[in-house]
Amino acid sequence: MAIIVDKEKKRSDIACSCMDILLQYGIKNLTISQIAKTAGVGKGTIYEYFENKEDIVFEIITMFIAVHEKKLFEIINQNISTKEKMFHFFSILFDDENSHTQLNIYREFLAISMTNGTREMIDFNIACREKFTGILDQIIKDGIDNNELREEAQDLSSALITFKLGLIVETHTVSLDAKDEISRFLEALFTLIESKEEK
Amino acid sequence: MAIIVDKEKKRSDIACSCMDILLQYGIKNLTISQIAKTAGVGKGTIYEYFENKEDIVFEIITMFIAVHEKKLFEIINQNISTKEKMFHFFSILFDDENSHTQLNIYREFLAISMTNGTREMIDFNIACREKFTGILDQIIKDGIDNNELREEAQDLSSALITFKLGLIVETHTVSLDAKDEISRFLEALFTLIESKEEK
Amino acid sequence: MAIIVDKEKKRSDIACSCMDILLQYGIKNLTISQIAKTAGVGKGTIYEYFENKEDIVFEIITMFIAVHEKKLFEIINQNISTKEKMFHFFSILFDDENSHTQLNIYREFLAISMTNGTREMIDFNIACREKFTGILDQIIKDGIDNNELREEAQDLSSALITFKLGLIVETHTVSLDAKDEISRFLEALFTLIESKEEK
Amino acid sequence: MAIIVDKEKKRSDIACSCMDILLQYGIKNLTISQIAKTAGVGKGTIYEYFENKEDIVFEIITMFIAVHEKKLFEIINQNISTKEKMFHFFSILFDDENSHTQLNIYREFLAISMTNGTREMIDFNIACREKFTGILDQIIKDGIDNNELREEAQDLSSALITFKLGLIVETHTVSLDAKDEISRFLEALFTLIESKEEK
DNA sequence: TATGAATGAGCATTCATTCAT
DNA sequence: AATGAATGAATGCTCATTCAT
Repeated sequence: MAIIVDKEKKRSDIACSCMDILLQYGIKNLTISQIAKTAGVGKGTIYEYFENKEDIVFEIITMFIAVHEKKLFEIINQNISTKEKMFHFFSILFDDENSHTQLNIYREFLAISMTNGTREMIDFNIACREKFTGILDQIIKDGIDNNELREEAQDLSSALITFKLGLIVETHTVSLDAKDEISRFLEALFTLIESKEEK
Repeated sequence: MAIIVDKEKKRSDIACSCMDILLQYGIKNLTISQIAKTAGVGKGTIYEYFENKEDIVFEIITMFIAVHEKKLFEIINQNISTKEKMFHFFSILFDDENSHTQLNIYREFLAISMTNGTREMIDFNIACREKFTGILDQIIKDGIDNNELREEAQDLSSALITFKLGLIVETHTVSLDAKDEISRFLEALFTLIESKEEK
Repeated sequence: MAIIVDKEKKRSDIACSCMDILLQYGIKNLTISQIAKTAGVGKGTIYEYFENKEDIVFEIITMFIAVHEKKLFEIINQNISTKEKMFHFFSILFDDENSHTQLNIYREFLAISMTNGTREMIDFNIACREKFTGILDQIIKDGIDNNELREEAQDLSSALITFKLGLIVETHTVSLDAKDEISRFLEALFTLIESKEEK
Repeated sequence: MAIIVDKEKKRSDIACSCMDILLQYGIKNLTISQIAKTAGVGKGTIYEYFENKEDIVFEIITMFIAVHEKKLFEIINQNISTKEKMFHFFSILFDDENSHTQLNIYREFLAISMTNGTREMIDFNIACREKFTGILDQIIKDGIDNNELREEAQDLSSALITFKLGLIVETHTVSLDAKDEISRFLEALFTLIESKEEK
């Protein structure tokens, strides 16, 4: 009988093994040859598990996003103020060297989406946006429930996600210091949305 | 001196003559050959007046930005509410077909800045950001002076510019309807920043 | 013995089940994967019954040729004039949509024979040529026996087969209308080879 | 001032310099890199003078055809019998090693035309056919004028061209000996078309 | 007998920029 | 000042076939 391979697992294995070189070379400068060599398989094998190069990058970015999402969920449950939660929500992207490198790939992915976005990419971006909006909604809702925020704050989540995206862009295009910008913004915002009666 | 003026003029002439094909083809798909042909000069001549392809695109985008800036200044002086001013400030980018086409080029430029941004591009982007922040500051300041806005609003301009950039990205990456998003955001924001004592 | 018969049968089964997709995709665009899937077996199994891809195509084209040959034999026995027989002999290839599609495959096969012809292909082509020459010989012989043709006509068969091949090529390379060409040729030829004493 | 090059001449120069390697490697196995190297220019330069690879092959085959055509014209004017002229008309393709090699390329070109023929290729093939038919017409007409041929022979030219194409195919697909086939055919044909009253 | 996972060679084409004239 | 001929690096993807199980 022939060898039966767990396609999903192998797909994932290949993607995992290529994370580092993706982070190192970036999307555009990463070649299929490099991917195949790194994964320890032939070039043809890559195409047994992925549609095309873009498909591999997708798989890896999806993993990054999943990790990021998990971090965000952890924020929700921390025993800290809403203001702090929101600070983390934004700043976690810019925390360490690791996040920084992953963000570079995501930014490149975003740049591709901005000019050559395929239907899949847009759908992927929409799904991401919804996830993050949902998490932010939860943080805000908790804040309101805790009497930390005014009720009006709950309509801001979508715009805050847009702001977050703007941040990702501007850290590279205008050398913006993300944490500074986040701090200043939240400081200003919280004078407006903090509940009047102190908790 | 006369020669220098001529050089500046020719540079500008070349750039102007290529606006339409830039809008039509986009940055990446526009070739130096097309530019030279459209401008009615030889390819080599282009390099007498511009450093490189990027430099020409710069020149043209600068013109677009100047037009956009002028429109923004007009907003300041209109006799409308601050809320309306801010709505225009954001939505003017998405108004007509013309703006839409120019925005596409700007978005492409942004995508390039995000991944291959040269020093010049970053400086250019910083200069743009400052201009727009300044205008927004003025709108907010006027709003405060008119008693339409709470004083705390004046620290928001930087974040709002970031939001604006996020909008430009998201209209393409998540098929966001810009005007909807702007309306919803401003509605929520103004319940927070509007001066308590109604004007 | 039983097993051998089975082997032959399965070989034939696989070939038969792939006739349609061969007609649909053509030789070059038909993949072993498609063949295996259509035949309902694994890719490896294909190679249990066939030497290689070419071998399968052979098997199917052989079937087409057999059908064509049968049609040609029917012509011999029809109660029509020799001229009509010869017209059918040539034009039957171009009769209906079905023949047309099969001819496309045969033409593709011919094109491969012309540039990468293996020993097997050449042998196959020689065998075909002999069959068809034989049939044409019969038609001519009958014509002579019936006093429809001059005796000298009997040396033409080989050249007429060559003409037939040229027709197959030219219908595609110079958009030749096969039936027109056949009619005109036979008209001219028969003024030469028809027996002087009318039957 | 810039260098002005005679585009037509350079185009022709490049094509000429690549004749030998085309004959050596064949169409499919000839790479642009080889062409550029042989022509002593950069790969990009090739594309300044030719649309694509096919375009270069065209240019060279056109030259071959032109040479062949010239040879055919010479036949017309030779002081030999019509039968001999026709023999040469067909057999000249198979005369020497040189013709043989060129014919291989033409056959490959034909095979491509048969399966992937572009509009240009078909037009080219049609033009060739017309040229050759015209020459053959002339030979036949001269034969009739000389009382060597019956008048009816003049309708045969198109079919004879088709026969010639079939010959080109069959020399490779059924290992046909072209000169034998031609001799036998002409022998048979001339018993039919030769004028009754001997010249 | 049946299978299906793995393989890897091979190649046209574009275009920003230079620099000799 | 103006030109335009020349350049050359760089890369994704297909698919017939094999052979371990």
